[in-house]
Amino acid sequence: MGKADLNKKLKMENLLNASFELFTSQGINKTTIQDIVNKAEVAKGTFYLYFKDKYDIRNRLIAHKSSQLFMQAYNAVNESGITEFEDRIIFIMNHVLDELAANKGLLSFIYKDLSWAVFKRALTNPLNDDDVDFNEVYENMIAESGISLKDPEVMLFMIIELVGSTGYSSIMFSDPVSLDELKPYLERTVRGIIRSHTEKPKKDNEE
Amino acid sequence: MGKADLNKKLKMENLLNASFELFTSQGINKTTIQDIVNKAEVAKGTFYLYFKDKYDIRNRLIAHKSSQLFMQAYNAVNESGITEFEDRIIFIMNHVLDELAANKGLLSFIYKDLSWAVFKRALTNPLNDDDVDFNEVYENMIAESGISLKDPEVMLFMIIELVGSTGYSSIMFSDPVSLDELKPYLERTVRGIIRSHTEKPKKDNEE
Amino acid sequence: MGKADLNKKLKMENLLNASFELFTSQGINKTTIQDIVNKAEVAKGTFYLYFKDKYDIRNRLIAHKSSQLFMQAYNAVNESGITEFEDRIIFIMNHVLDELAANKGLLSFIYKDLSWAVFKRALTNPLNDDDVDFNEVYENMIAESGISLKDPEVMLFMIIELVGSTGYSSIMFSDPVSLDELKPYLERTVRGIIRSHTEKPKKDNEE
Amino acid sequence: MGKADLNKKLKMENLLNASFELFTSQGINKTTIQDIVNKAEVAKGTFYLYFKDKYDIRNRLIAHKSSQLFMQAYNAVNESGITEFEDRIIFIMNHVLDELAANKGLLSFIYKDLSWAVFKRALTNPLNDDDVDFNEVYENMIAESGISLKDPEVMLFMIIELVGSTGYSSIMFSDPVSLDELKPYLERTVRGIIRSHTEKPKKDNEE
DNA sequence: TATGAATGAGGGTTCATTCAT
DNA sequence: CATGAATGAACCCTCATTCAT
Repeated sequence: MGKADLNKKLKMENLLNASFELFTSQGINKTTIQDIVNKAEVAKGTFYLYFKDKYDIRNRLIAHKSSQLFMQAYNAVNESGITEFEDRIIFIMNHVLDELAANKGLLSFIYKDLSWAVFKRALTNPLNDDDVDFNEVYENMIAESGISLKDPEVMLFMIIELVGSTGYSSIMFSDPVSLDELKPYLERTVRGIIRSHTEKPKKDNEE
Repeated sequence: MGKADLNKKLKMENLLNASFELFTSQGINKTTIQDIVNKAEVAKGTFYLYFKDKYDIRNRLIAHKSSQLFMQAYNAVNESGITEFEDRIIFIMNHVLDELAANKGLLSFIYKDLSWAVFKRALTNPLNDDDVDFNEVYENMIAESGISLKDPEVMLFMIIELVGSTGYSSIMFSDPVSLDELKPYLERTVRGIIRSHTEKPKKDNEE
Repeated sequence: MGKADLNKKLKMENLLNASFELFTSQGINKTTIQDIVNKAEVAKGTFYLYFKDKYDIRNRLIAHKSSQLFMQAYNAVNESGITEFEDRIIFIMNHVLDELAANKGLLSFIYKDLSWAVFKRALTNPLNDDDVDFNEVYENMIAESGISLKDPEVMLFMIIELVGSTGYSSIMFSDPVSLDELKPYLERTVRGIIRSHTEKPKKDNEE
Repeated sequence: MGKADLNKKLKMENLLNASFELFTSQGINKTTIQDIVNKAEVAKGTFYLYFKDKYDIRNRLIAHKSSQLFMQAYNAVNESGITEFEDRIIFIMNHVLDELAANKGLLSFIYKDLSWAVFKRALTNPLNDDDVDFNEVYENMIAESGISLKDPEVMLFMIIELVGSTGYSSIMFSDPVSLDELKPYLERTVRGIIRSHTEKPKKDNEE
């Protein structure tokens, strides 16, 4: 990589970092292009060499940050030695929630305008070279656990939407309950969702 | 009510109706005050006699429309003759989802920036005289059904967040599944949530 | 005076008092008609029954307040027993300056946009019944003192402009000197002005 | 200086010139930013690149124009060959008054909202490179004349306030006397002020 | 006389985007 | 590639004034 390329990559990263800090601290609507280029210490025109507009840079950041968030949780669950599928999902859920609770700016940033569609694209279309396709990771997790799931995508969808939206309210407003109070309810419900999607080989006498 | 008061009420309703149509058709960000007063056929200054800004009128509309939505569902469940608590909740859920599916503009409008906090306020602080306090309705439903619930507020919170966020994605993007495909999954999960909050009068060997 | 007339007079006084308080505390530009009628507790339209606009009410207030200011000083000098013309003028000057120093809002109010023309009109066209024509008072003072003045109007003009403009700067900003430091300089200069306008009855070997 | 810099300076000068013409012809209150940019033939946003608001540009103009006014008078007095301090001050006074009489727009402009504080800043904080610090000029004048003054700043203050405020009324309204009628009175009084500030080396038998 | 809802022109200001250098 | 001065449309909001009641 030549000196010019390095400089180019550097400017782009400056812009991404500056945007992220501004978006998470003061929101995207209140952040102007001027703010971003000031913080990144590049000229205004330079912004438009790399990004179409504010929303372009936001989408790339959501993808990158979401991917990071889930991969950290995934790496952590692997290090934990937990093997049961249900337990692994709960571990990941708690890990992600704790991470978001510790970084409300990030939560607010990736939650706004966040639909399942955007989210899935974020997780399955890695933009950076370092980002991974979380869909593959998820499928691996299922395969490794040796269980059989009915409609695993719907299951993931429901879990993410439930955890995401209740977690948002708990973390941001402690309303109607704090995150710590919410967790037991969530865990029970998520386990219920997983079980209802699990195709049991043996006789099913629960629920 | 004098002629002046009637005129006053009329202008306010014009503004509310115009805003609602514009917000649901083109979004709040792309709607300007000028658009609203043009459609309502009042002067710009008149807007500021009744509302602080765009977001003031939006909050009032969310409150009003949400209240309406739930009351319609509640009235329908009463007419249906269904008495079982669980069945009544499922009925309401389906009714609301169908209503939103038929009116995507409304869905998009009340979903944006909608946190549980805002939502609860909308349902429990009726602004119009016609609006009702949904909290009372909910408590009545529980009382009438003769069941005993642990943490009914958390239960409602989880159901609304789950149904709301998954429903939004299904209705708006059919992603990952259409609304019709989603419903059975939702019903099963919601019943699970309700049961896990139900205090059994007989020997309690669960949990 | 009938009940209606009394009420009318009351409303007008409320408006004048409210305006004065607002003008002196926050300036005329930042004071809106709405502010005035709110404070006076009358309807907006009522304002226009009594005054043409904000500037109309201001001019009337300047006249009234200036007249008051000078008459208080005049009454004080009469009570003081001072008889010498020069000393009487100095006394009045100090009295007015002290009054203004104690009431900077008033100073700021009557000084802004205050030209000699406005001021003279204020002093010589009493609008309220209680206000007096200061010109007459001034002429009386001269006549009573038994001295003969060349161009008494120019003399008064120069004194008022000098004292007014230097006093304003001293009182408001203590710049370049405080009022107390300014006074001796002013006194000496004013005495000089008076003397140079005094027609000596004996042989005139000055100038 | 590059082409861009030249263009930049040109735009700024256009804005200053346009503002000055508008302020002096129709007053600052009736002049809108839109008027200014129309006359200067630049875009509205350009105004905000150079100035904070209307009052920012006014203050810079007052400083510049006042400095110009006094320097012209100072240059003229130097060319006149007059050496006596008193005579030089009188010459400057008359020169400035004549200039203002010939340019009432300028008078009205620099007189409004003009306090000694603003004025002194204008004269002692040259903003343009061409502007000079009048305070230095004044001190030089005193030093060169070989006289000794008590409180020269207060003396200047009194002269400027007296001449400024009486001159304003005379020039603008010929009230109570025209400028030509005023001048002899002013000259006598100003000479009196200077003398009362002059520390005489010889026996002091006056006043 | 008194009211105050309604008006709407006009204000100042922002900021995404362009393009000559 | 990089710059940043210039653009100008579009925004929100104020407020003096009117007039039907």
